[in-house]
Amino acid sequence: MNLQAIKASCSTCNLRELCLPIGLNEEQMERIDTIVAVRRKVKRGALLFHNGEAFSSLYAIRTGFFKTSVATEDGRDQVTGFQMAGEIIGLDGIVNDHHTCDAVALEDAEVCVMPFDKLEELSREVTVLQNHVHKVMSREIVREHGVMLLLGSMRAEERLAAFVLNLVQRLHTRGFSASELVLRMTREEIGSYLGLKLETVSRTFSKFVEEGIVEVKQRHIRILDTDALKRIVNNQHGCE
Amino acid sequence: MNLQAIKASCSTCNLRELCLPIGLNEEQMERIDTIVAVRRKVKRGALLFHNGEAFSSLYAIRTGFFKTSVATEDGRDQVTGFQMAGEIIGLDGIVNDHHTCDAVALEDAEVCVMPFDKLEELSREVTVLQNHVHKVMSREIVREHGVMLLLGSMRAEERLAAFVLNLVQRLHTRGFSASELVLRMTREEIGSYLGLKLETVSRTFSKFVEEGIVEVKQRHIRILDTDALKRIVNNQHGCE
DNA sequence: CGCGTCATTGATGTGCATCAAGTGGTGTGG
DNA sequence: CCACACCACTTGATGCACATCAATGACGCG
Repeated sequence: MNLQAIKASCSTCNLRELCLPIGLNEEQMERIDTIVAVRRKVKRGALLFHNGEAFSSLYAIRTGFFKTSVATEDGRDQVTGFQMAGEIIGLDGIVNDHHTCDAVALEDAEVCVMPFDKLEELSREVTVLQNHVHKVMSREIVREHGVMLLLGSMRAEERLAAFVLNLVQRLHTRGFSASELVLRMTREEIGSYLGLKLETVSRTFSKFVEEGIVEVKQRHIRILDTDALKRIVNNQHGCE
Repeated sequence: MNLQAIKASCSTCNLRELCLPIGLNEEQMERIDTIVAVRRKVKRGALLFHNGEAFSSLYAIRTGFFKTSVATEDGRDQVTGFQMAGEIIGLDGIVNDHHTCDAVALEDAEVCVMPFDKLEELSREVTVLQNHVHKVMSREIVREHGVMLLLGSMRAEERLAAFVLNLVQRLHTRGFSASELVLRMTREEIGSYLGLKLETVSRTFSKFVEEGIVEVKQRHIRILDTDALKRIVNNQHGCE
């Protein structure tokens, strides 16, 4: 069983500025510590939760990298997001008390389990926590608007450029390089997220390399010209 | 100014089972009545709120029909949803205290204005309301997952079939026909939502008509074969 | 070292976009 | 009340971006 319980503590967690509201006093922080009952380790390739599973908790990612995906009856599936440390996962389960997507660890990961009833209970008493929960959900809605824009009206190059910029920006927030990243997902998973086939993803990376915008060595990406990527996203190709 | 204040009352509203939790007692209902301070009328073509506008309230649609859309700097825009009576609009504004999309009335409409700070305050005290707010937001997240699936992996016919089925199902919930509907949006707006050009939407409708699946008279749609539409969505074309 | 997985690259096909012309319904002003 | 203009829609001809099919190459793990 991949469920290893470990005592957790938000107050000493170096990710607290990512997944908690700022400006909590000591008493509030102590109470929040009581929400995160346990941590849970998830091995690479393993499911954190799956479509149809009963919903009970949200998960804050401590380490590791996840993808979430939805599927149709006829076997197609769509990656709906990639999540990294400090991000919250599982919001889809609240409506129907069951999860409606799969969450798979793309590398060995550890999450903080937050029972949702506890979270609701405490956010009735701690105003900043309540507001934080609302913002987390609203942020997810806005993020998905962006993905819809991307899927609905961008071309392959624009999609991939936006994807790389988004990833590197989120990694940068977490103290990593602003110009270098290691992809934790396959070309196929990128393609699924972006509504493209893996060959198209690969070709588009190659095109960026030819143009001197990035270096690609397998899953290692080095951005040589961030502005060029931004211009591509904003549909200002060429040099006029 | 299109802001006409009218005293509102949830307790007597015939939409309350759509936009409020069920099983409220009298006292709770009374308190909820105090949230919805005013109603606001929005003329066809007018904005309820726009991208960049300061966020203060959520809106419950009483009558009418809205679209929401996001835009890029370079002028592309993407319809992110169509909303009808009983649905909540404005959730995108919570994260950054500013709206990140436009909401346009597609027909004369009336909304209940719910100041968000009041809503948070009351949901700290009324548990079922708190949970309801969470479910509304989660539902929106799940809905968008569905749109991502549609945009990322479906073909034109599948997208349009899914769209029509979704619309008619929601209308049916509101007491309208399960097989007939009047589109409140143009082909172009449908196309924007589905990631297609208006010509493709038109051609696809024509194809459905040829196949005897629907009747189309301008914006009047009559579904002749619901199962055929469902088969198209589920990628079971032909007759095998 | 050999096999499986993931990635790259090329050749060809196709679904939808684009461009363009024409139709019908609606509203307006003479 | 009719003529005109405008807009949404339909339909056809053509082009292109990306999918599909297929072969080969590069890691990494047992």
